[in-house]
Amino acid sequence: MLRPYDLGATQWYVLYHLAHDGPTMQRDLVQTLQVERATLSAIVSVLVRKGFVEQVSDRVDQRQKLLRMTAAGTKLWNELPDLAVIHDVAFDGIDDAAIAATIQVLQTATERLEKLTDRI
Amino acid sequence: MLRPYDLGATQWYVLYHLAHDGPTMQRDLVQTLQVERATLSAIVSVLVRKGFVEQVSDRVDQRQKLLRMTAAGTKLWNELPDLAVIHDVAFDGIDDAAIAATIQVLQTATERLEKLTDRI
DNA sequence: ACATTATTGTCAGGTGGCTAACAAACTGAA
DNA sequence: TTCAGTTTGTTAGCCACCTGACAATAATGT
Repeated sequence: MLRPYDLGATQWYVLYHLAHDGPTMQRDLVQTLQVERATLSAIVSVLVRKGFVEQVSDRVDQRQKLLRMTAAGTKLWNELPDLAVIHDVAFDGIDDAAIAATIQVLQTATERLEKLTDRI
Repeated sequence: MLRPYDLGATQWYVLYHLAHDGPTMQRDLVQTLQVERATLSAIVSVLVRKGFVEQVSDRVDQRQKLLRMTAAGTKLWNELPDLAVIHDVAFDGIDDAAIAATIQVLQTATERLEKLTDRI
């Protein structure tokens, strides 16, 4: 669905957050997207190159950069299709209890594995 | 766990299959690993470069290549730690019914999404 | 027999992850 | 005040995934 717009999934996700939450510090997006600093750096640089996002250095703390959608970015965002259909196709009509169980199992497993890798 | 051996996850997985099922046609591994031809080609070339795997052209069908572990590959394989602990850490003690539900939900969702992308 | 089609592997180029190492900027304690 | 430590972003280099295009080789149909 994003291919006609030459957008990758994570690029879309950055735009999504900027569209919904407004301008955001790059370092906060690292937490939100659960991605490494370096990874986000690369993704943002692509969006900047394409002209959809601006990086503005903070006045007080010159290390931090504020990410803001450009006019072109907003225009693109409004043209994009609604990706919610993906979620619908995947999960519509599936038993709620089964979905709850799935979330629980995956969350538990993830937490355990994170603890394991912390120890290593 | 694999880092000390300079092995990526998929590289390990290829060795795993060669160790358990013996020499295998590259094109069959594509099915097993559920990965694109081009992706496997790259991974195999890394293993060949490292000297753990050999690629032998088939006598009858010269397009096909048989993958076989080298002596160095077998030696490495025997030194590798058992990765089953990962599965254990993640899922031990979790309710069997919950795990069954999880598998069911994810399988259904995956099938539906595959059908969707087939149509697109 | 020959042309078309299908299969297999590779190459090129892109996305998106990671770690390690670095520079610049800020913070805080001696 | 200065200097060590922390935070933030970038760069470089790797792995693993993808698509699209290509070459070589089989297989098939006329």
